[in-house]
Amino acid sequence: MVTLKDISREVGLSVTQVSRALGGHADVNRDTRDKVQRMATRLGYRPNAIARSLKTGRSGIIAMIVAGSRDPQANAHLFEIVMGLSAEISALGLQFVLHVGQTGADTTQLHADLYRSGGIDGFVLIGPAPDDPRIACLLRLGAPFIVHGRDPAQSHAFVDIDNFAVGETMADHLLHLGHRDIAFLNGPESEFFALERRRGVAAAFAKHGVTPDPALTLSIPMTEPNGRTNTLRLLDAARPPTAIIAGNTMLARGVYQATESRGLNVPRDLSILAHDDGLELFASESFDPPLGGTVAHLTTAWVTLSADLKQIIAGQDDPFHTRVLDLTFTKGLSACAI
Amino acid sequence: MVTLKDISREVGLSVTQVSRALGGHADVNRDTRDKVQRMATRLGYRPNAIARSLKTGRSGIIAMIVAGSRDPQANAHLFEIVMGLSAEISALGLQFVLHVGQTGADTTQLHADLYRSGGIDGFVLIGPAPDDPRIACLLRLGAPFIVHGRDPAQSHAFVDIDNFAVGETMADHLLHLGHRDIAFLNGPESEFFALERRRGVAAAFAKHGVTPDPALTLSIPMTEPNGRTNTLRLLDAARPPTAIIAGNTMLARGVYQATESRGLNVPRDLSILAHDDGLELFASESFDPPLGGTVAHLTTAWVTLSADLKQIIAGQDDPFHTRVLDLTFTKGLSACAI
DNA sequence: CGCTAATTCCGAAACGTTTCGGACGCAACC
DNA sequence: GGTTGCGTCCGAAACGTTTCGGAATTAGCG
Repeated sequence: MVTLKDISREVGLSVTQVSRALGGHADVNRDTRDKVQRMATRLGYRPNAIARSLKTGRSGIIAMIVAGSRDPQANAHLFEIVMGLSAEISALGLQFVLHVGQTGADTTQLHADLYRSGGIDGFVLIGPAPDDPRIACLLRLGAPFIVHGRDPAQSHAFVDIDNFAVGETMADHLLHLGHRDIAFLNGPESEFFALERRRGVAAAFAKHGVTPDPALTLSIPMTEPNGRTNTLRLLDAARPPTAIIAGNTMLARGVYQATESRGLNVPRDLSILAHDDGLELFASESFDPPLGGTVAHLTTAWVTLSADLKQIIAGQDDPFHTRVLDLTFTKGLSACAI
Repeated sequence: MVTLKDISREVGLSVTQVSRALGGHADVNRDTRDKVQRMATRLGYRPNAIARSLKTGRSGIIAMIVAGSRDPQANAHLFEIVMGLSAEISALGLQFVLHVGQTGADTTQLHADLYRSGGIDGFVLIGPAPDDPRIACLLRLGAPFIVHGRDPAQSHAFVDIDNFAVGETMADHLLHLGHRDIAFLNGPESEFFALERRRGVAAAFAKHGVTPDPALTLSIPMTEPNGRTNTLRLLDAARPPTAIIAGNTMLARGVYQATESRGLNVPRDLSILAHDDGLELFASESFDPPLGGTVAHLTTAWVTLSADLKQIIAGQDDPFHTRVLDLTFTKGLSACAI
């Protein structure tokens, strides 16, 4: 390993000055700076990240810890998130590492251990539960972190979308089209975003003076198979829905599959709207007919999320960074008047 | 952050002795050891991983760097690998980090940079290409690493299976059953394992005095959709195969889908064998009828792989650790005599 | 009592980096 | 000529840990 000392010996300067030269400080002569830089590249010098971290107290490493899942689609989705985040964070000159815990493991302790043993500057949390113990733990430790989504019970930095509006917008659109029997394939209502969406849907119903059938709102993990089987079940019911709102494009894919296997036409026999996170694997343009619904690209979330986290790590976090991103709505061709 | 100095001040000992007490060294009194340990837990001491790494030159971190893929199944598969590896490595008291590069990025430089800037003890490589530049790079740097699979062009530590036997065993079984028109959905023959399997299949054909139809061997990424579409194409050919060998349970899933959509009976109309890596998401027991073929669980690969890598890092790597794991064969109910 | 040996402890150095507080030489200024 | 200021440079300390080489105390033994 080639160190600053090697360079300093070679060019006949002190370690201090070599460090300052490479660090781009002011009080070093142009010529010596060039000389040092040339020697550094000639020797193939790479600053030792460990030593630098020890001195500065910063490692430049941002971690995300997840418990693996048994569900292939959940994993594929997670992996897409990881890739988006990773790209954004390395664009900021930081390192992103993913730590996969055992399936179903409690990652709270892992967060704490990893932080307290140094070497991690901050964390990204996704899919917060109500009263999420990870958030409580990181707050207690004073560790920098940011959440995608939010836990209303605790005050912390987050990047989120307006999930109330997600539910309200789509339900309102369908109600305007005359639909009354509207099924809602919601995400797991153990998470805050799903509760918000349900509230939004309820608000739209109330606005139109319609009382929704509670049996038509389902709280399920948002995967393709879940979308398919639950849609089939709904269609087999005594009074099948005329429209379906899906929380996700993966769910929507399942809904489309169900209509196809039943020989139904979208949107004539069944209107479909879904919230689109902009996942590449389930792009709304790949649906036939084109899928309508609310849109909020995750990729835009990653850029503000990582930028905010960087600031938090730098220490300018006095008012908590809380961002609610914009939402758009596309009509698509998957919903029509009844 | 609570350090050794804090403990030493509290119990009235030197930092040295506190370190030795916690490290479990011999020359420290029973009583003082206990006293130190109690104080350490009382203060919530966690050794600083950075400082320890700097001194010992070991971080206990093993990294795997992958370029993300656009293919959801490839990602899900990769994620399953990551989870298996991660579990095994943390069981050894080491840390596993996954570094996801940009899709299609050259990870060679990333390996080099990460290693030369310290902080990474060793690497796990998967899916080696012929003359893999990552292997060449790590060999040049003298970095500890181990490969799942192998690159015959370079000498390195690896854990692999006998892929020649994979091809030979399954082809031999089908030939014994009287099949002659045997299709082989092989993995990408840009990788060594696929070439070996093809050689094995060819050897079995030669043993039976049969000359195979080259048009029946396909070199394709091993995913479900690829299995489905290519099987359909094969079945539509002038002389459709009576049996199919799939390189993978994901491919096999696609083959099953194709037979189903054509209304064919397995194994009466089409015999199917596949190599089974023991992936949970595509478990052979979940096939109907039960899938036959060669079996080699990846999970067993991870335990020897991580144990070997640990030894390599410790420095006992004089003879390269090269392991070829056992293979079994299950008949299943997916293949019958013609 | 003097010698050795065992037990228990500690100071200091080291890992590679950053940074604080100065030092040195030299020009400019009153 | 003394003071100030500027441009370059450097020694030393620090981050928290491990470890080498001893030192101090006690016990055993002739």
